[in-house]
Amino acid sequence: MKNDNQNTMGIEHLSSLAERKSLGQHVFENIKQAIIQGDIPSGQRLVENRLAAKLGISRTPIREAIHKLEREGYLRKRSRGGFVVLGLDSNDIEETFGIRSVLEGYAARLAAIKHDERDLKPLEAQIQTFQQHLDSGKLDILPDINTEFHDMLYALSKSPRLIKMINDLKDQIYRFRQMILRDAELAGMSNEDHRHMLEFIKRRDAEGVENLVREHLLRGQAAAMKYI
Amino acid sequence: MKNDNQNTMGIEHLSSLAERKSLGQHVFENIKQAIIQGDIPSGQRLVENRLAAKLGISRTPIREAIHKLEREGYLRKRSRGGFVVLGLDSNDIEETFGIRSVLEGYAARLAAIKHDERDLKPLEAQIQTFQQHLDSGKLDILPDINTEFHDMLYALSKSPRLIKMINDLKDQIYRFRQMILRDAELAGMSNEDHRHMLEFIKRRDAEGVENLVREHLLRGQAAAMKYI
DNA sequence: TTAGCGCTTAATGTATATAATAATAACTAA
DNA sequence: TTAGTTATTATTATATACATTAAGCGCTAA
Repeated sequence: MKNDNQNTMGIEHLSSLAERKSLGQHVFENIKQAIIQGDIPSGQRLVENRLAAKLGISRTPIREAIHKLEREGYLRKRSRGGFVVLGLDSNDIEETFGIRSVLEGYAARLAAIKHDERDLKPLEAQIQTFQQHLDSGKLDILPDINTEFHDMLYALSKSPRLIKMINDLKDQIYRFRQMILRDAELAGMSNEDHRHMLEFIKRRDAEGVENLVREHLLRGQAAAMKYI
Repeated sequence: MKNDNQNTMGIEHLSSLAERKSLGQHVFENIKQAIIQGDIPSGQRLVENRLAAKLGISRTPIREAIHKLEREGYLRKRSRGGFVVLGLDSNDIEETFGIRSVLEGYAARLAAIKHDERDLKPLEAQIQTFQQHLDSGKLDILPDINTEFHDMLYALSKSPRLIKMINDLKDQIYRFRQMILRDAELAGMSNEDHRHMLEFIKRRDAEGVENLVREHLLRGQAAAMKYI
């Protein structure tokens, strides 16, 4: 009996590593990523046959992927056959930012209410890291640190659906993220905001942090809209 | 040339009526509806083969439907093969209501800001209709009138993505709607709230209506949680 | 007994063949 | 010429055949 433990020791996380994706899933994730990152430009036409040929697989998994992407708002069926990658106009961006601001505000509110105190330390560390890189001029990785901070913050809300919705929206406008945190001035302001957020959360001031996050995001929105 | 008009007169809306759904789409919508309305109970196992046999079609459209439903959170793949219909525990309900409250509050906020004055009349009519049915004891159709009111209200926000998100969440907890607007007392309170919402919107008081809608929904949440 | 191995089977995943569809091009008759 | 009709073609939709996978069962050997 005690051998059982030895036999499987360290194996369970290996099997999770395996987690074989089906071709369809793989294609889905890849195309989605390519659209989000702008590698496939909006307006691009996608045809099952050609994708299948290009990837060297049959049409079946391609269909699967394309249909899911359609339902998720990345593609639209075209009257004349094929699908097109949807672009975002300024309305879409504004709309998405607005929705994000209320959802993320709410997530912060929940975080203020539900968090466990010892979970705040990593957030502080993240703020410091951000500041260090800002001071030393490494601006290119600031967005990633920024994103991580927000992710950690929202995780405290313990509301997986909410988090998923926020992430979906983020993906949608990822194409414009460079516009937002580009210059150091704005970035610095952003970190100030983060400090304040953490303060509010420590004090469990739900109302305060919700408002702050909303404003924080709407400033991001304003920054993005300038460029469009 | 004038014949052209005659030839197509009254046809264009017919063709929209046609709007041929593919089998896959059809199956998708049907299963989704069946899950939402509780006709397929949570925990039910769904297997491609059997569904295909039962519906007398091939597995291909079934697969399509099932995969979409999985991505939308209605089904989950089961380790042992097949998919199961997911149920909602009290956490899910609470979470969903919370998210709805902020989204619908935001929709009302936008409505207050963006609406055109002449679009408010149907809302007033809807409130009156509600009251009439309430007075005459026809409680069974109140939920539908209620839903229509909210739909009309949110349409004023002119934010299609927001509206879609709200509707998706509504679908998710549709199974519990009977619990919510069941007794007349709560229903009456609800209509009072609607009157006040409309007042705020007329005055373009975005802050006020957002808070009211949030509270309004959270009362609905409280009512639902009692039964679970 | 019981651990371990391989067979069976039920299910999904993938490829391919066939059908249906809708747009365009080409052609014919007034 | 031009309206109307048919043929062509490109593409998606559906069916079916085949491959793969993983769980369960029973056998065998220690």
